[in-house]
Amino acid sequence: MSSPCLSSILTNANLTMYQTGLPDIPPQQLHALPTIHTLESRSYNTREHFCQKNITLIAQSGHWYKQISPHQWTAEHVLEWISDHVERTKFDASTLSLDFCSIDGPNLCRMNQEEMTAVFGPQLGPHLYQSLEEYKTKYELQSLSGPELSETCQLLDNFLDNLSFPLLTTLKIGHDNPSDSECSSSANIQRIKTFLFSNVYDVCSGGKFRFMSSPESGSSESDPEFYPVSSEYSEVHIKTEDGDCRIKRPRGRPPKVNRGHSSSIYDNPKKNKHAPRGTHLWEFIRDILIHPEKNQGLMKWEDRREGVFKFLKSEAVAQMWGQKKKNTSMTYEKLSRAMRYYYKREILERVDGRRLVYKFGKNSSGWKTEEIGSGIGGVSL
DNA sequence: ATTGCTTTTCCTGATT
DNA sequence: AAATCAGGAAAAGCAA
Repeated sequence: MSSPCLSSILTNANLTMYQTGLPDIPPQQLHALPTIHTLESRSYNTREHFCQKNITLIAQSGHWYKQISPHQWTAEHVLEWISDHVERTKFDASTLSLDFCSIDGPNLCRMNQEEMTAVFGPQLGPHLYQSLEEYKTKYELQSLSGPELSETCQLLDNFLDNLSFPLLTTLKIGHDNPSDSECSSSANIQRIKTFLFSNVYDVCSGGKFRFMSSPESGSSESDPEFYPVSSEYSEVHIKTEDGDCRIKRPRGRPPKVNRGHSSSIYDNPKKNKHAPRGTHLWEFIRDILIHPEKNQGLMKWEDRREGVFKFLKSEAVAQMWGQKKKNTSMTYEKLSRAMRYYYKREILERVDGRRLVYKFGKNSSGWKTEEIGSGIGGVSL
């Protein structure tokens, strides 16, 4: 089949789009167009010249389709979207069938994953399907902006930007105890370095937080920062058969310590307001998942329709949950225990043999695309 | 003050 | 070896 190369089609599509889409603007004002790169525009005298020279730039930076719901995409938007993905995945566009060239948004949205894969191939198809689902969800959510949802969004927006700071406050800087040789300034610097590295590593490369348990992080099990010692909550030393002495703590949540004096930048500025209803863990997780544009790869859908999802950065999500609950010692270990309690209540279903993978159960709600589209929010159980 | 629900914390042991 | 999963036990925190 002698098909023209995809890039030339995409270029033509963009050319047509921006020629017809642009108002009749004098060339000297072209540089002022808000969504077009102004890099080289000063030297252009005609619109044609501008379009031809900048077609690649426009294709890369225009992203008009991103501002519209996929249901309203024209065929040109669809091509632009595909072009973006081809670019990003370094996919060989010449192997693509041309069947899709006239598909518009509404028709595209009717395609399921299999059809998508059949048209775009096994490499690009699933990629595009996932992306389309994300855009669909994004725009369906705009009609549904409940307070909890925006709270989680806010948290997501702030979280990665400021990741290290609230966690740093859990480190002890040993100035108040000069006799403590463990807390020399160089030792502290080392601790901070180790700590920062652990956190950045988790977020950037899918690694794991280690400060909670690793010996080199300095936050050992007996760190009183994590386990406040009080008369009601004293440690119990037990002896094992081997003769080694271990610390055994009472079960259950330790009594709340007075955290009033140390306000973090994450404290809610709106004081004396109770946490709103409907902020359960599973709802928090759901709200992260239905914001694929914002969740920065913390979690992902494995099967959107079936409600199967996966933690990509388990400790980071746990930290975020802890932030929401004003609990700096939250870990994935503890979060996952709470998740496991959901199996019995059928809010979650077990997914056997797959680490970090869960599935929403019949008593969960607010995550299906249909539900989101019709404005049905999550109902607290 | 009581109660019920939802976590949180800790733990032991199994699995990946 | 380390991370994760499983699930019991106990208690906190909150709302009704």
